[in-house]
Amino acid sequence: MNLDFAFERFDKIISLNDEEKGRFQELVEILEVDRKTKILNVGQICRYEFFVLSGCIRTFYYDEDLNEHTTMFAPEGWWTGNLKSFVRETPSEHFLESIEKSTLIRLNKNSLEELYILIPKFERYFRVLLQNRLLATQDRINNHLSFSADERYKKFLKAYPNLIQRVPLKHIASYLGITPTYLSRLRARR
Amino acid sequence: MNLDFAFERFDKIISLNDEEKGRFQELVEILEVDRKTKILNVGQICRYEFFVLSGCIRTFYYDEDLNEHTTMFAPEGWWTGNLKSFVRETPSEHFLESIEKSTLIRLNKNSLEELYILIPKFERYFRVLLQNRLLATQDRINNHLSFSADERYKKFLKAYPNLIQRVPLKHIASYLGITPTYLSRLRARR
DNA sequence: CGTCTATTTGAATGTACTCAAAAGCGGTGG
DNA sequence: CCACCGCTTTTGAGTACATTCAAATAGACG
Repeated sequence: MNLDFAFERFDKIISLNDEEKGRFQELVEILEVDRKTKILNVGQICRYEFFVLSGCIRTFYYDEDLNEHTTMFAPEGWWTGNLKSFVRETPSEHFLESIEKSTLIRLNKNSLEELYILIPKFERYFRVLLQNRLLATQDRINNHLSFSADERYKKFLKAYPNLIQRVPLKHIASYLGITPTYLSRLRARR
Repeated sequence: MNLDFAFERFDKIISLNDEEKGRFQELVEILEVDRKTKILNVGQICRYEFFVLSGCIRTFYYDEDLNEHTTMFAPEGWWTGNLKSFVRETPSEHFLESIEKSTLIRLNKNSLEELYILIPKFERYFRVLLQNRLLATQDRINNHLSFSADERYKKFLKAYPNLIQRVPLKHIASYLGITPTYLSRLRARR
């Protein structure tokens, strides 16, 4: 399996020589999944961080009233997983499921620790990644606090114009924090 | 100024010897501010990360309709600042203001980079810190998606029982994403 | 003590939800 | 390749949660 797509992405933050790329490749596994395949179940401990080479992974959970909420979409080029479960080794409260046929790199905790030791600049890479994730997550909260459902939907369209074709509307609704019913009404209003 | 309180906190993630503590101390500055003092204004670039030795710092912003939203409270033992402005060196969209008379450690970007070089385990320290912040921020989104204002308020009380005495209710309302009016009604309901 | 700010209360309104039913669409098998 | 089944989206009617605006009351600081 060719990891060049991944290395191109990493290269935006840290540059790796061929030896380092080789070491990375030895530490990871490739996973291919069909559409609608769970790669993490609630109650399971998330043993991996996943990099999406192709396809799209959705993270979601059910609240006390069994409403489904979508936490994130991870299309190609994104890392995903369940950070809380992974770092604390506690049972996940979230599902991870492919929306499309997907190809993933997965990296377990031991390999990640080894990676930090072998190639310390990965410590920086993941710190920067976390930083960006945190900024994006903070933005998402601010969107919720500052904007109506209507405005959030428009912003989503602008931010992820390609996802709208790939993801069922009900999942987008559950990401935006509204019901599919209401999203449908919003879309009808123009 | 005695930084032992800070070192105790750092010690939960990385252990520092006296030499390392000395180096840290040389790289940082101490800042004392009265209550209701702005330590960062909108439009300013946030040049520092702040560690709260005592007191409490509130981060907030105004949306397009000039509604005020509280992003975070940082009581003693917390790091605060404006990550986005700090890492990208862009004008802040948020204010940072002391709620009480506060004592802060501040660390600028150059010193932080130097810290990473002098004491590389700080790279790990801040990675872990970012990780925890990210988890907390994700939790906050989930709270918004899963729970009513009433439930969010109760959870806030449990999570930060001491803040309720120290912080005006309108700020708590703006943190919970509701109006002070509505928070007042919720509180009256029992 | 007086002033300024924070909180409470009332009445009307709006945003988003629930439940139910109909319509649309897509994948699978015959 | 078409027809059917099941899932997704739309539409309608009634409702709940939370807001706005205004005014009254309470609290805190100088």
